[in-house]
Amino acid sequence: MTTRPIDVGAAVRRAAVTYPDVQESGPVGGPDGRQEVTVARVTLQTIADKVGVSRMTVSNAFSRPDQLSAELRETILATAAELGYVGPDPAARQLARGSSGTVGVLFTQSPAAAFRDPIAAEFFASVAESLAPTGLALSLLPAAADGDRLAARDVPMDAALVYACVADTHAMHWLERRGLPLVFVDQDPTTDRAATVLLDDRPGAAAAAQHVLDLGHRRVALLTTAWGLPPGVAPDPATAGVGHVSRERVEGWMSVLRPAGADVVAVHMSDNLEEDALEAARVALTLPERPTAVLCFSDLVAWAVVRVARELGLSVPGDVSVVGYDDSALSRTVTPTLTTVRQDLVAKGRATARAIERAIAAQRPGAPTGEPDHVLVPTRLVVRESTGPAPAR
Amino acid sequence: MTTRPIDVGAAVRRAAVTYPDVQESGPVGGPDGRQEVTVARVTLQTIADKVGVSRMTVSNAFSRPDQLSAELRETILATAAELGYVGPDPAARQLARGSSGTVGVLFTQSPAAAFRDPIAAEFFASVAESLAPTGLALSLLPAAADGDRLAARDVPMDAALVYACVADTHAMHWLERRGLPLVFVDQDPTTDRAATVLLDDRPGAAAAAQHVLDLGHRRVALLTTAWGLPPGVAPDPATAGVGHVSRERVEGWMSVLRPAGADVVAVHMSDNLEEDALEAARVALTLPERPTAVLCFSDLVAWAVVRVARELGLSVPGDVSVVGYDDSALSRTVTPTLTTVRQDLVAKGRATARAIERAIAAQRPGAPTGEPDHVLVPTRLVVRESTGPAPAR
DNA sequence: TCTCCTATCTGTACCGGTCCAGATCCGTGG
DNA sequence: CCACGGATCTGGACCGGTACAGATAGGAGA
Repeated sequence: MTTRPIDVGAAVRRAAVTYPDVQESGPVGGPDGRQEVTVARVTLQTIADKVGVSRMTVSNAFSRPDQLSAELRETILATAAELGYVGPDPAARQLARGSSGTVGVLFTQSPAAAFRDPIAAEFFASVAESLAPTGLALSLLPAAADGDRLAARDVPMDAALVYACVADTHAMHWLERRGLPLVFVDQDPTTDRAATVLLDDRPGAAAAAQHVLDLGHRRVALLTTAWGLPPGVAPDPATAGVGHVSRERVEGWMSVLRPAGADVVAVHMSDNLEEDALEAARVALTLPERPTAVLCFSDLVAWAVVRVARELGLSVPGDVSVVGYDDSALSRTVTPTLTTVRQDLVAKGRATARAIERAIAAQRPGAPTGEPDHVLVPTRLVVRESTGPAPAR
Repeated sequence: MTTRPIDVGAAVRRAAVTYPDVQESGPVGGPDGRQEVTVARVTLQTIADKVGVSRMTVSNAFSRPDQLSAELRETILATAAELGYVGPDPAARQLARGSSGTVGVLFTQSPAAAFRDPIAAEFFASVAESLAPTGLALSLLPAAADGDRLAARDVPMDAALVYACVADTHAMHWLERRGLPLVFVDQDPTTDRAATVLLDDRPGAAAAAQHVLDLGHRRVALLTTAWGLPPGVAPDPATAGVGHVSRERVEGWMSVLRPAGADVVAVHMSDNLEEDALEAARVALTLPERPTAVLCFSDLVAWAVVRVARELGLSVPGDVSVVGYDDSALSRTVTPTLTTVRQDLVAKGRATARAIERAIAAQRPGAPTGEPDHVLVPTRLVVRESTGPAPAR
């Protein structure tokens, strides 16, 4: 973790807004709760005119209470409530203040995947949790739209989080062009002024590979994602990974397997989805020389391997050892429980939130121009039931 | 589903923005890619001056290409690229246009829970998916903040989705006061001008109850959530539900159990969490007269009951039948697989997205003021392995 | 040749705030 | 009695666009 403590509080305080307690402000719509049909919009000026002060003073009544006397403030707030004024317009304030209180989130595989992929979901949960105290909202940006609206270009934000995206996207390019502070997670940054949060995948993958070697396995299959590529055996195990994460994991595995002279075969699958995984598992387990250990890109894939093994009458770990990745909930609920490489998603989310806060702080004029954060999140092997000694030949 | 087709496309087209393809626009920062330290900001006016046209024409070059000749537009775009102008400022545009392209999401149990609770996650995934084509971004609003920033009050949005929230919250009040179009999901609306998407829980729960009755069970436990209340046996099964969803389910169960004269006991748990569920399950299964069937608020709870039953040496469904709720992934992955009440989360998400689109459309000036949507999402019983005939006494 | 229409631009008036540099007024210390 | 500092309040400029009602000019139709 390379993060240093940072006083976000100061930024927040600066933007401080003190409103009267909402409960006391009376009903919506008018003095006696009638649902008035919006007549000419109520603005600061409306209230200023009614009270007989300048517009600025009304603004201060809401945004900088220390700038005017308590009584006058009371009068202004009362009049505002009376006129049904709900407080400074967020859009106008954004423009004037130059800050939006929003962090964009780009995730190429559609924002929906951020909820459906358990690993992504847990990560974002942690980010959301860590960011909540700052009051920043997380804005999930659809990467593309049928219409002409493009969120990455059109939504105001103070910074953006880019998670496991295809880099060469319109949305990505726009985020860059806008000059927003960016934090790349699980992905190579496309610009050097961006912060990064990366998983320390190689040692984790290496540990997994060492584990099966220690158990006596010599014929090992790698199940890797090759986003979009057709499933099948990869020509060269050493370069079978496609995409940052996949590549790192393959390199970690190979860093141990190659020197040990293990017999390695890599099987591609198109996406980290159940269907793809089952298909790839079938390919791997029906190879002429069946591997006795399978190292998988994810727990989801590992579970698919377990099920296919069963289908084929193979026992896990009796005939085949299986290692997952991520240590998702799945790895603990299925039978057998999965040996896997754990990544601390909570720490990763927290580190990301910090990186975002710091990136925003650094953006502010007059801020010391430090280097952007580069965080490496540790991984470690967790041995459970799905791995065992290689079967005697 | 009460939704009617709606032409969101029209709205999007109206707000159409046609930019030159980002790939062609040259590098960021300046004509030759240098990372220029922001000199006086480049605005429409800068370009207008340089090209020698009015600012409005430059605006049109970006936002309404049909309003000027192709050549002039080319010139303008070229000059813009040269000056490093990245396109109209989103915040300014928002203010001028009066629309933000963002939908707020309020979820009292912290935005993190939107990712962690599998049911919520799947629901939001579906909402995000259905909303993606419109280009609207989903903004997750932290309900409270330590600082003075309050997203529900300060983030510009075109509408807000309120999901299973505690109604009496500052955040909620602000959404109302702002007069935003609101869509309430799984929750009683607090205002009559809001749309609602509710689960048709009673028939589903009733079916679950009927199912165990049909299997001969006469002593039935209900495991309900009573947000925040201490765990334990509820004084009156009929009113054991706390919160909209919980209440509906209890009423559904009771609508069948009461007339049948079943012996019903309700056990409260504080929250829909694993720990609470295990505790409640222990209470239920160690009652002096042990129930032979347990109807649960969720699959998570049902699974907890299954595990506690095992701990106590009881077989499921031999000694105890267990019925879950929601038909989450869990209900299919655990052993035994769970009998449960299915809710179609994808349909629910889709209906919500529609309701949001329609609410936004209705908001636009001149739109026909129709009634807000009120959608009821169907439920149905799915019988699996966790229920069986009542044990002979 | 004259009129009218359409395609292109331009000007002005907002959109609804915030920032910052004064201007006032008042009590206080010298 | 007067300069001075702090607490209040005000004015104008600015944030960066968009909407809409003209103004202008070139070409079609009569």
